[in-house]
Amino acid sequence: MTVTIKDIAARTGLSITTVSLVLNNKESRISSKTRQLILDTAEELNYIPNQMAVSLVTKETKTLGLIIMDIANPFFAELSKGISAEASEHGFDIILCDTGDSYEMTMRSLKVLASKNVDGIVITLSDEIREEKMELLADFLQNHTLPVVLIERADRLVMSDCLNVNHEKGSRLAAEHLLRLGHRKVGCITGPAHLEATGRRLKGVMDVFAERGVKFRPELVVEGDYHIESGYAGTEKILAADSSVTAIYAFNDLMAYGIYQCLKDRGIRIPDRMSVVGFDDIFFSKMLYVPLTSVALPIRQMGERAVQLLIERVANRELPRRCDVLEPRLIIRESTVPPCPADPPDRKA
Amino acid sequence: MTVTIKDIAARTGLSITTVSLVLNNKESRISSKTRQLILDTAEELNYIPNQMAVSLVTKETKTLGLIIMDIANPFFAELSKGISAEASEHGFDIILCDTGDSYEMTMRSLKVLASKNVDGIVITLSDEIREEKMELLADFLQNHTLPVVLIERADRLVMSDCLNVNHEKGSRLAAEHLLRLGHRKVGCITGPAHLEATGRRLKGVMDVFAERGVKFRPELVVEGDYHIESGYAGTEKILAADSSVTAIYAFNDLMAYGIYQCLKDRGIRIPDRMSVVGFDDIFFSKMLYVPLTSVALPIRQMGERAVQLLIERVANRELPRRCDVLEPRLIIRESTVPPCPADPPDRKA
DNA sequence: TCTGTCCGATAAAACGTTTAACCCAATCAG
DNA sequence: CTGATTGGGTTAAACGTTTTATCGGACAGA
Repeated sequence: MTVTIKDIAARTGLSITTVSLVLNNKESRISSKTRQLILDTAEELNYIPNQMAVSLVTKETKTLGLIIMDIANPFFAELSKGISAEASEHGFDIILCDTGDSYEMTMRSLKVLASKNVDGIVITLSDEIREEKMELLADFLQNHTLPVVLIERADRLVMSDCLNVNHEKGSRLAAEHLLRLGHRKVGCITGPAHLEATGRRLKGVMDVFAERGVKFRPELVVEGDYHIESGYAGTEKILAADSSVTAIYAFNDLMAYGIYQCLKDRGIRIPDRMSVVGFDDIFFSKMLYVPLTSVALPIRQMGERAVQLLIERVANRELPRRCDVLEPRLIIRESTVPPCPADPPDRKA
Repeated sequence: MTVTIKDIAARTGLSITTVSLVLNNKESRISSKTRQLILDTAEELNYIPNQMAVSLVTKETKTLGLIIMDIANPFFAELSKGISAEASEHGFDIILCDTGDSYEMTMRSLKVLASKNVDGIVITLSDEIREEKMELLADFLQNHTLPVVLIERADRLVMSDCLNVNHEKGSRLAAEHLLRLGHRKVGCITGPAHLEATGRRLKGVMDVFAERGVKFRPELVVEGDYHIESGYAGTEKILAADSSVTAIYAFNDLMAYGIYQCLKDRGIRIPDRMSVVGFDDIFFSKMLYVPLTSVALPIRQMGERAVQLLIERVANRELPRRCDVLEPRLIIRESTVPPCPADPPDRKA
């Protein structure tokens, strides 16, 4: 049936030790004649080593676990791409666990991965996993001493390496761009208030305004939920608060699309009468009828870096804890221009 | 370090056989007292079975391989979601191999998966893999008798189950919709001519025209490459061939976006002056400024069905070869309306 | 001729399970 | 009282590797 190291030994009349030695080319003290003989018959018989057996004795599987909240979400798909590519580069395979954002599924995946003896795990955690749940999760990891890198979540409970994106910096880029263009009345449509990322992004904006001595207007900040509809609704609220706003910064691109729709319905032209900035720079933002200026996260690099951190730790568990932060960049497109003068007559010439 | 079945045996003073029997609850002839004792200590010690060891003897890993061309592509991400969900449902995990469309990587992945003893594999193949390459691949599969289901590719070389989407039917839906609305001059922007899917989609359109006795105009068919730019260029060509065309059907949504841009630049309004139909119904099509009518593929179900087929075959390798076909549906939105009368004066009232 | 080094290769234990075969005592039918 | 049955376990082999000793011989030096 399946050909094993034994078959090769039998076929060549050598011992399985010799065969194993040659196939892993350890121990140089094997005559090149024997060596070639073994290599040839292995080739001929289409020998493929049984990793189960190998792992059983070596204690390493060359497999990494990937616990992801939703593989169909472009953000995570891109992250997975980076992770997969980098892992493959280093000879690791990955077991994909899509948790659909559920805590139970996360724990189940963790057990499965431990059971399958992965060498390490990259985890993205739902925002719902906190307090008691987080504690249980941390216990499990501690218990099984599995190398882990946490994506977009630093936590004192889990003493693992982690990898974050600089949300604050991203917002700073957006805000600085807008101020530099001359905008002073800027609306913000944020993410859900309970998310850490929301707070950090908001801080970025406020800091920039403060540093530049521009008055920040809290009444122009409305909470969104990352869906397109809340971008639409948010725009209406902002306009109701102050119809002379000249720019709106949405905490993700989807909500920026909502802004586009609302402005279209109201006959307010982008970018002439309103500049718009998004966050995430998803694929479609570049092909809107007015290509969107957006803060781009280095998602793929994040995946790659996560695997690098993980593999380093697999190789050396005694490393001190590391917490990397990746920097976003601003992609400037056509949705942002200097504000149109409040009273057109002034510069009519 | 890690706790094994042996530790439990030692702790309880029983044999490892007994422990194994209880933990897998086979053999009912174990006293419930012993049973409980074992279960309790297993719990207490946080015992997690070593799947390597289990698989070594049982010959099954409860793991499926997934060879995918590009996980960052929304189509494949969605497919993976379906696959992952269904697999998880049945207690299987999946090893993800992103081949980046390369033949070499595909073969490498195949070897890795064989080596890791997956129970079966779901494969998507690059269109470049044909003839000699296909033969090598088929040989490998035959050689290792791995259960496989092939996605979107039937091949007499690989005697595996396969799963396809009914491209012809998808095109028929689009064409019928357009004809029913009254369009007679319809342009088509196809995919690359060498792809099977392109031929099948084109056939669907032509058949419908023939059946309804409407003259099909080959000069209104232009070849695209699934990228947005070719949608733009294709539109220009079609308009050059006959400026009185009233509808364009693009073989994917991205090219439809190109149509939108071109028409916008030329001041031709959608849908008043031109109806547009796409294919794929990707996420963003519903949020274009004129939501796009598009043929939707049941991608997630495809993934689910693939896993069902695979698991059935894992359970019974003697099953006859199966080849399922899933049906697309037409999502009608605002980009398609009856054609505007050729000579407005006629019906001016 | 004896001792010590190399060289080339092997024996056997170990990894953590499953499972077929077997064992012992107690119970039961006759 | 005997022989068969049953309840409750255990022994040991097997899965396919890796790896640590170990072995036998050839050859060199004394």
